[in-house]
Amino acid sequence: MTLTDTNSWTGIREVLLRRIHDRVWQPGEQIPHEADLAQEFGCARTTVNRALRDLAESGLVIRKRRAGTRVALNPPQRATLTIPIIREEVEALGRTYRHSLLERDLRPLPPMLHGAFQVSLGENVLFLKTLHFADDRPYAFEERYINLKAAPGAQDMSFEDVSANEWLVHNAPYSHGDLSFFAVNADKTLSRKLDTASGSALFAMERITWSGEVPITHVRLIFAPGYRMRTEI
Amino acid sequence: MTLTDTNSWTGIREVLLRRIHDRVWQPGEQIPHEADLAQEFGCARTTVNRALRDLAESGLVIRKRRAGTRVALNPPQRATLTIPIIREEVEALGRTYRHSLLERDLRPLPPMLHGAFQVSLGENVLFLKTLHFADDRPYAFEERYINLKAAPGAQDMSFEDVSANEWLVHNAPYSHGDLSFFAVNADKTLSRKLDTASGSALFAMERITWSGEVPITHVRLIFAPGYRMRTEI
DNA sequence: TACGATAATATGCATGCACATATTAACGTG
DNA sequence: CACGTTAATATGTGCATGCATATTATCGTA
Repeated sequence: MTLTDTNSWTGIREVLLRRIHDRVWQPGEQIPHEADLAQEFGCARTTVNRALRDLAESGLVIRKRRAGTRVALNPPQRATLTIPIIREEVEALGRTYRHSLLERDLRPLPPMLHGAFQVSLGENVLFLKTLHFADDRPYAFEERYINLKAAPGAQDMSFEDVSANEWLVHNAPYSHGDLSFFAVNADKTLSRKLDTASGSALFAMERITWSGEVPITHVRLIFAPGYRMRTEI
Repeated sequence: MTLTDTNSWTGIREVLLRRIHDRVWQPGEQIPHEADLAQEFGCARTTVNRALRDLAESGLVIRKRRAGTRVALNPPQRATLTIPIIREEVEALGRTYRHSLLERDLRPLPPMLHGAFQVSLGENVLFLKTLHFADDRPYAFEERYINLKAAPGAQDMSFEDVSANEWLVHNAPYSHGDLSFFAVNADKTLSRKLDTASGSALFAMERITWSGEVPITHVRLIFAPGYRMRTEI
């Protein structure tokens, strides 16, 4: 049994957590007020507040101003996953990373992206096709569009030494983005690039990032077979 | 331009964020102390602390006790994704949910899971095979093992009315879990169940949850073609 | 010079207080 | 009774302060 230092906010959080787990407080309706809990634990309301805020952040309780705090009905299963720079991900596996730039040109944005990626009509974007390797075996295939209005410096970069991913992280920080994961079948090109059978199921990720209202980049990463994205909850 | 109320912790966070984005503070080394910032903004150190803590949580800055606060070199791209109960996910799409239980029996744990899912040797676990539907079209295929030592009540449940997912969320809350995502090709069985061509690339999710040291359930969900898991960052 | 003890320092956290704000309950008026 | 106004209340947040703790710098001694 982990003995919780009674009046640290983490300690109080653990006690509250246990009560929720043990159904002392039923899902759905309310738990005592901050002030009452503070008195019970013999600590300041601030400390209880901190513990409750943390539980609210993880979705276990719902808090409303005058309505009080209640145990969530369906505690949402939240997972935070860290999407590393591919180079770091590969190196963390103890393998050596390299990438090769397959294509690089300026072109109009493909119509498919017009909805999600709003650049001025007729404006060219920088298109990159990259293959990432781990120990000389293909690791992921990347197709990327970069809005030069958002990252003008990109035009002067060859992206042969540093990957676009890495360069953008350091030079065109985003404020927000959309991220999605899905599965695709390897077509003929993909299977050749990723050295796998045609038709293989591949894990794919698509990401659009913005700096404020300005779209920065759209990237689609398709990983070699066997890739798993892991996290803990 | 969003005018930030100067001395709210969120306002201060925005200002700090902007300075990081604008490279006022270079990635890698340190930003002024809490006390100095507090003086600059004309607020209490607590307030600056709150803002910096928030930035640290999102990974943008690294804080160490005596070493000060520094801008992260490679701001990790963190995404929190919410894994809903399938019924809720389907209903949120405006479609009607149902599920059908295909198999239910007690069996020894398959050897493949012995490593990750530590139940006493020779102990039977409850095995369930379920198909989830949205508007009568297959949505996801589920294979699940439940440790009856962790959730004894499960033995008396038919899981024909409430899904195991939902029942477990409400009756055997977990403390932590492992989660992973990957892609699989539809084999003959899967393609029949999910009404798709054999060989289709399918998005899959695997999850193991524990309550303390005791494993509760292992579940593998395979979604019908076209499924995308989305989130914002 | 090497190395261990000690001091300095930046963040971490707890407290007590005050006021802000959202939301609900109570109330009063037509 | 319906409905808009007002009061009550629980959480949200800010402030000043003090002490805890981790880590680094410094100093003294062998």
